Amino acid sequence: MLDKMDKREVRVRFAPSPTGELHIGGTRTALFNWLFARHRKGKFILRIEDTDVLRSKDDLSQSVIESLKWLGLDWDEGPEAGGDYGPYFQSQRLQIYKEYAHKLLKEGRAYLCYCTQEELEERKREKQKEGKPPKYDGRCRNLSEEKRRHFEEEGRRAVIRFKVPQEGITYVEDLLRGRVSFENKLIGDFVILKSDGTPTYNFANVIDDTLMKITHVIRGDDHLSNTPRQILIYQALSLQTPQFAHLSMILGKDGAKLSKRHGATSVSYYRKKGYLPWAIVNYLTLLGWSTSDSQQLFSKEELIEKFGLERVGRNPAVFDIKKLEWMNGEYIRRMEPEEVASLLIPYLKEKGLIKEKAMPEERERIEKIASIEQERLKVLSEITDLADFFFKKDFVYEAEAVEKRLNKEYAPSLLKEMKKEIEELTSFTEEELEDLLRSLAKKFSLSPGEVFHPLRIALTGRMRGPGLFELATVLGKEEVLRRIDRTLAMLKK
RNA sequence: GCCCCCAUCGUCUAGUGGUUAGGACACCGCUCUUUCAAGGCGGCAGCGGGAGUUCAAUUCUCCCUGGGGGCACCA
Repeated sequence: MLDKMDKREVRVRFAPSPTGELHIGGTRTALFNWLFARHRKGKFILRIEDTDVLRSKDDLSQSVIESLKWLGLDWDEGPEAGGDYGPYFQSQRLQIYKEYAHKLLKEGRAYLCYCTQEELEERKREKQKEGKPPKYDGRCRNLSEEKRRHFEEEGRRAVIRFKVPQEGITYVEDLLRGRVSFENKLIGDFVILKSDGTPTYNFANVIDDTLMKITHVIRGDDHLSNTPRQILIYQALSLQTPQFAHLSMILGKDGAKLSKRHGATSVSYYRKKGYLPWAIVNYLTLLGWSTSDSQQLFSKEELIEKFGLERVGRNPAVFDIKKLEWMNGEYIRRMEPEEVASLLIPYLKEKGLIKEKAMPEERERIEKIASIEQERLKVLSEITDLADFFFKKDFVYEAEAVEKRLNKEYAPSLLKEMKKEIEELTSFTEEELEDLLRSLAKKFSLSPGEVFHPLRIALTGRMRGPGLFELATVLGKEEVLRRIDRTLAMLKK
């Protein structure tokens, strides 16, 4: 039987509900599905679970779709991709769910329930007070025709509940956790079709996974205890169950399931901050999956080749932004400067450091800046703090820098001499500038550092930064002279 | 309350019935260097507790503890 499963084309899905932006946790689920599909040369399907009319938003569907695309997790069937098993929005499949629900109704595997939400709420509270499990008591299971008519006349709208067998055990065969058993009697009759005609998660999932021929359901651990309910539906409908694999959760620093209260959890936030899509993908893969060696960085091809459920761990993982940052920096450093420059431009524009329309020669300059700053960047957005002095002629001098490196007896005369000699330079290259400064140090009987530092402050206003000669040549001779003048003027005050 | 899952450095993890318990991030030194960053070298740090099985348990079993998840007309 397993062999038969293996020969079938693998079809997996990611089924987000558009009640928020794409979340880090959801992303990891999507990613493992995607990797599994790509590794097995199967299909990755995107299905939007927007049956909760109140909470689902169209623009959030769009935002989730955008984020997935940006991450490079492409799908073979779903919104924008089409496919033979659509529609891929659950809100467009309501008729299908209704039919299956009524089939169960007709076969006596489900029944109409007229309890109102208030009544249910009330009874649940009582149960909990008595220390009993808060499951549905099944009171509408055997409603008399008379009672039913009475409720209808009252104007009550019924839901359809699934009749859960009150004996026996349901086993979940999980690829990651082995056989997990659940006692049926602990599961209450649950709603499969709400009074507004929309299906509940457990029901819609089973129907869609069946109709979309899903072979492997890879999802979060939080669904493990839902799985017996779903299996019961599969059985009632005589459908074949897919293989299940329940991934453990991603946790915040405090060990609780990662959520908004841990700060930024949406992919779009990390995108704005300047994390590279592949860094996020690579990092998230390592949250729960590993190789037997200690490799950390993987190319897309490598990951697809190596990924497998066999090496997915069972323990929950804490999301560690520090490691993501490191990895992001690692990938930024591996990029070509031209590419880095392109990614940096939006941030520079946003801060008004460059004009909306970047001139070609400006573009060239930004590439140089990118090449000398890229090893310092952990996230792209840092560029505006790191390199603003390249663009601002009126930058502020750091108090500490002035105090420690500029408030020296020799500083004004040194800078004046420096200016004079730079003016005489016929070509302004890194080598020439360095030679000039080193011989200047000798002339003034100073250490090279004592000459370099004041110039660094004069040119950037700060103590730390890229190589002095590199940054000076990017600024250009004229601007360097101007900045020395400005510093001299400042020192006079 | 009930059910389910999980448990190796601070974090992500590798690993085995007998290992100096390995790597990565973070952190701390040293080094390179005009500063920062990057790099190189080195360091700190871990098998939650208790029984049992065994010549031997981090590894197998049970219990406890701890953490997480679920028990909706949310997904």
